[in-house]
Amino acid sequence: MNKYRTHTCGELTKLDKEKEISLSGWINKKRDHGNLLFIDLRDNFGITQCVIDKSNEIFKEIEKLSLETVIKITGMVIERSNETINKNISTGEIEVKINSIDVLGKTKELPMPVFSDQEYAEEIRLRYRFLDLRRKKIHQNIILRSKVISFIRNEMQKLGFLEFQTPILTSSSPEGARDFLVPSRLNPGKFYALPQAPQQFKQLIMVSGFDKYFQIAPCFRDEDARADRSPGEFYQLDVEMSFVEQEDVFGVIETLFLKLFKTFSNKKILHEKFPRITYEDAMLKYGSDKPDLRNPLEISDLTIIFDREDVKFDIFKKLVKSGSLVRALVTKNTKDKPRSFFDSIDRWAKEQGSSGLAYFTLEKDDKINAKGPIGKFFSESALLEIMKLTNANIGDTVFLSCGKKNDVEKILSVARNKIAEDLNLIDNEIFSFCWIIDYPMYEIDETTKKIKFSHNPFSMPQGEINKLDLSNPLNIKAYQYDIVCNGIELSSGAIRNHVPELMYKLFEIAGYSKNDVNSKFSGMINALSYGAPPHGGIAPGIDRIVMLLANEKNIREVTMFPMNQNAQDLMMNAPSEISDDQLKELNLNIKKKK
RNA sequence: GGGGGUGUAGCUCAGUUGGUUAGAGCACCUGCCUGUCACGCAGGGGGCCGAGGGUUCGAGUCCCUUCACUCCCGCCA
Repeated sequence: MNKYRTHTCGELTKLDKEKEISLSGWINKKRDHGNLLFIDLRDNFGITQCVIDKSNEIFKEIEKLSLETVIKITGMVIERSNETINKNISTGEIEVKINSIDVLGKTKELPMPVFSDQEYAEEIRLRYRFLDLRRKKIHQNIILRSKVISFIRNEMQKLGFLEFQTPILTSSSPEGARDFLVPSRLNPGKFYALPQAPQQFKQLIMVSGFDKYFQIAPCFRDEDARADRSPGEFYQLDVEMSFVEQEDVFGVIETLFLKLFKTFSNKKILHEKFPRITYEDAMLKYGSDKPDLRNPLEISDLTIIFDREDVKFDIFKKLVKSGSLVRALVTKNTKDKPRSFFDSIDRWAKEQGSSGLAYFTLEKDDKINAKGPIGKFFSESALLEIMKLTNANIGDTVFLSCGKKNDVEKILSVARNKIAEDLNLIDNEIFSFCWIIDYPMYEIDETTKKIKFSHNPFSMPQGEINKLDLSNPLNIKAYQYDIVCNGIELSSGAIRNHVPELMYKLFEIAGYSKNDVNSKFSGMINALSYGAPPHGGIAPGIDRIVMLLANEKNIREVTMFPMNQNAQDLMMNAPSEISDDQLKELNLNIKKKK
């Protein structure tokens, strides 16, 4: 085809036998028999075994080439004999008898091997990302990511959405995450911010009358990393639609996700119509607003049990009197588990910073009784009531947590995952999607004790716009929703508030004056005053979707050039210091530390 | 900002109760080997045991400080 190759390393078969061909690629592996040498040549498309023996005068030269050298070989395709076929590779029926080679790219000694399934320290992988990316698994993950993004683009266009770009240099917003800031040379002392999401722009696109928009949008947030959260930057499938209700948004995403996940994975989808779970229910039953529905364990509230005369567990009773809650997790048929199993869970819970998990197992001889450290505190009729409230049966174990609502929710949520893992209750061959709906508009800030927006301040409160009762703000629910898969939050979204007068009122509750709103959200509030359509949308995280499809637990495994946990790019050496000249031009001074 | 884990050869790791000259596999170098596909065999080079301080006759090992990577909490509308 060109001077480098006639074929790729993944395409030759016995149909090509006797052909004179050329291939270019990396030396993946050598097997040197002294007078006979095999070279596995690798490119993006596959691996082809090439062979040469000492009868060729270049044999000695080839023998010396080190792994990962880039070479071009020319030679003839030979059909392999039956005993020597390699069924593990697509080109395993043939090999190429080398005539001549050209060295196209030499290599220094490798800091990490490419041909190996071994796991390596993150630091070395990130510093030599270009080597890491040659390795099979992550190479395939990145290709998957590309295909997923193309697929999404294609489907969104088919669903009638238009793709637009929005500015990268924009203005800082007061709500939410920390901004990345960019100093302005032409406007001394002023800064751009990189968008945390194109939130205001996508709403402006609706006000501009484009009806349906999407974008594979880069988002920038200066917050600390997690395994499923890149520091700095990530991508969202940003979606916004005009003249829609919540269910219209759900419809689009369910259509897209079902197609997407069926196309790129063989895992079963638990509910094809994604369950709608209210925020309140989710917090009660799962202790979390991102429940993993593959996990069958559910939490129930047993607070009222500890008001009973025939329950003598005084520690909990006292706490309940002073406002604490008691909630329970039930494990099915665990009566024969050794004592160490329960104690290790209790110990684990204490390590998580809770006061531990009390437990008892339900048994029956002549009457029902509870076995375990706290079993003796419960009468038979109290146990019957507990069984009713928790759906527990004889042989099941009841784990109890007592404390403030937030703490109980938190510990039981992680305990639910931990116990399910210990008991091997989670089917890894399933995707369990659900919608979490009816988020409260406001919540109390734990530190300031003031009312603040619990999610997106631009969300539309539920109820008729003209008849909203704003006197009990904590009771107001919003048309605000999350989509969750296997316990991973893929996205938040909302029907937006497109009524400026209402927005002023809602912001006032959170402590923002009309002037605050006008100055901080000028672009949007102004636009909403000139005929805004009702609209709403969502923004699923691309990286997390690919993570699920690639079956990876860490977002760096599906990100081509990620930063490390301290938001540094070890390969490009970013962030880096800049010259005094640059600082001067930007009107900046750096405060020297100490 | 806080808590946990890890740090020994280029890479992945072992290293006992504190005890002589710190080991293995892969990679690299040399030699042998014509059917391997994680080829095999023999030999070799390669170490500030993350860094600094301390305890001790003696520290990879014990103590303190610190750095790096990572996981978690806070944070992420």
